[in-house]
Amino acid sequence: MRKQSSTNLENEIVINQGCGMAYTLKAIGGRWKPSILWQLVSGTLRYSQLKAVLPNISERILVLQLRELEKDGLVERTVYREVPPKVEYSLSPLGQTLKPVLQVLSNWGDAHRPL
Amino acid sequence: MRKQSSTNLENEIVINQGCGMAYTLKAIGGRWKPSILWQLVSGTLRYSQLKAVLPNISERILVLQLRELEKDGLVERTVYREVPPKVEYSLSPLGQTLKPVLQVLSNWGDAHRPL
DNA sequence: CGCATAACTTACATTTGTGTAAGTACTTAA
DNA sequence: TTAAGTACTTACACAAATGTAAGTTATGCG
Repeated sequence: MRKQSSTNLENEIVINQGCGMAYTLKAIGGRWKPSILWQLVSGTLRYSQLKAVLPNISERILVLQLRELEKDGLVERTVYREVPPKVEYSLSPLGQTLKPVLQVLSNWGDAHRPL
Repeated sequence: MRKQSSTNLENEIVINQGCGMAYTLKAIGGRWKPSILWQLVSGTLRYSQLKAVLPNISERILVLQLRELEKDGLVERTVYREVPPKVEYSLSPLGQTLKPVLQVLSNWGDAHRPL
């Protein structure tokens, strides 16, 4: 859990309020969110499928990241009340608007990273 | 200093090698890099000027971030051998190619963040 | 000499992010 | 009655990022 107050947190809040770019980067950045979003751009995936295409992610982190993406309104979580359970993740309409953004980031990286 | 080996580090390396988007986000993301780059898009700034326009950043972090941006080839550091010393920071040619990328990120954030 | 200035360094502390391993809930099928 | 499958939780440990405060270097000026 995060601390309720710290210089670190206050700086983050001030920056994100004042700068759209920082807000965007917070929403889609981090170790695993780019990979998760990239997978979901291609279409809906079940929890177990996400786990399978991201073999090195731990379940704990996968769930944490999905929850944050959901909280920010980028990803939708659909539960099917079946046995065994089935949960699907997909980009929300807002998440869909990220597609060109992700494409720009991907293009720049592929064009300019070493090798 | 970073550890020489850890699951965390290995995951980062694998992801960045395989995904241009992750590489880009690593290069421009974090708490302060977006703000630093945003300032430099408008033109060259001295160290003391950067410190002034980013009032909450600590000197230690400012220097660390500038060094990383320099290492990734996005920012150029020019030293004037004067007394008192003068050091200017500006976007490199590679850094200039980031301008449209940063603009896209900024636009999306301004359009979609709450409030 | 002693102070001022700019641009850093250094040592240390704190906060945040990520990883490991094991356990849970639910229901159907054997 | 027990095992199997899916989607998680929980408790804990470790790694990385960020922040604080003080010190350093070099030189010209009074």
